[in-house]
Amino acid sequence: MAEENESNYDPSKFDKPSVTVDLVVFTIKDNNLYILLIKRGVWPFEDSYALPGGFMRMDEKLKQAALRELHEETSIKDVFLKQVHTFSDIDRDPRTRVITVAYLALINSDNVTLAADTDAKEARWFPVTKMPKLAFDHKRIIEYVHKDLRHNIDNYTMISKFLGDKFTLTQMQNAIEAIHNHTVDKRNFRKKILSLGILSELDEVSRETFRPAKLYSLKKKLSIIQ
Amino acid sequence: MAEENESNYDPSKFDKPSVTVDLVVFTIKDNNLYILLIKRGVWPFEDSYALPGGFMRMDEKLKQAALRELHEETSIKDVFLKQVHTFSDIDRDPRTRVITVAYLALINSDNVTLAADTDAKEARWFPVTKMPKLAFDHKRIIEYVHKDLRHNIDNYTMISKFLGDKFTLTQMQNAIEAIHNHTVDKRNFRKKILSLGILSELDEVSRETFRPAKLYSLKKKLSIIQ
DNA sequence: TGAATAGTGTCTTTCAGACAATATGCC
DNA sequence: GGCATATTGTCTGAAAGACACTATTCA
Repeated sequence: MAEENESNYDPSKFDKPSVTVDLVVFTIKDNNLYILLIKRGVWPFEDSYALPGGFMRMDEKLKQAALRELHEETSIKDVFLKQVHTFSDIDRDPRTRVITVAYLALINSDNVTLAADTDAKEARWFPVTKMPKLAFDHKRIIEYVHKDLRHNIDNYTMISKFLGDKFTLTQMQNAIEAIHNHTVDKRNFRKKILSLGILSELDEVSRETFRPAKLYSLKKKLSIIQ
Repeated sequence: MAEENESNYDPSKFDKPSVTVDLVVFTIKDNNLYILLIKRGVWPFEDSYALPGGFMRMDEKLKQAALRELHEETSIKDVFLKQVHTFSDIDRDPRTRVITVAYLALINSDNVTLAADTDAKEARWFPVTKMPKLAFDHKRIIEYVHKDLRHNIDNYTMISKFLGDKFTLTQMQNAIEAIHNHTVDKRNFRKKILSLGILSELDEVSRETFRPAKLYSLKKKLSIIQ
């Protein structure tokens, strides 16, 4: 690390950037992929949509800051988080020098009511295919994190963050297809998923469709990711 | 992003962490994978080895800071860099709150003389299998970045960062094997690499071995990775 | 001519992808 | 019984992996 030539270290010697976290929160509703955005009420970018996020405090780690900010702004808790990239363009924030650490977040929208008992500003889900104009460099951040999601979803261990603990194979396939924006053959999908050995067949069925479907859960193996 | 409730933004309102970059610089020598470490001369962790790195300045981006610090401490230039992860444990630095952005760096050791015309402290290559005791949380950072290297080397487009522009298939195979610490069958390796269509056969041979070997170069396609 | 390393081909197994009919539960 | 959707198997082509001998250059 740094400062190997100073025998007396003075932390005030260097200017420091502000450090924020920004969250790209994904969910799946009606077989489509959505991202959560907040409407800004103040300068800069007043009335623009932006990613939820905010400043890291001195008594918390980045991931804790991400969880706290998300909860403050949307009342969401218990979310899956994965750090993706740190953005540091010098003029990315007109107020002052700010670097931001971008997090990927996955939630099951069934379990969430946005802006319930909270002081959050307007929070809304937007389809990834229909993003509004965004504040700061948040368009770029979303593109970066969305790509990360597509590259990483194929180990399938994150899928329950979208679907909950129990899900049918059709629900799983629909989710994967929404994320990739691409359909696959049902028989091939099932053959591959089952051959991976990551699912447990449960003694329960889902009755959300005409013919009931078997429910599955993820085996309790640790994910490669995080 | 942050601070949506304040109509007058005051950047001094929040304490800020220091922000550093740390580099895990890999090279391959004698078919082994090495990491570059610097010996610390001052508190804290005096006389411990540590990763090269240092503070980001207000007039540069993180990647520029990484390039600058590496050049200052080791005289290395023209290095391949990839941001990997930002570490933010509260007590990871005994001096003050410091978050650090870890970079993966790959160099061809043939082109580098360490600590040449520079004011660098002692800089040495260590085999990844024989790391000394390290300052800060640098052991953890190395493990994280090393894993990232292993997961990403298999698109093969980074291999020339280790080997230079021209290399034989045997050199390439040895490098891949060193990174994975695992041998593969020579015929299968060649069949696969050539089938990828990423290499151009040159009209030159390497005479470093008894029987001269054909030289190859990477085709000028853009890498997936940065 | 022998030492050292470059270069090469076949067989088997596994995985990916195209493809359509049957089974079940509900109304 | 008809509707909606769950469930299932085969074939084919491509890629991965096991495996050993010949070719070339130099000393």
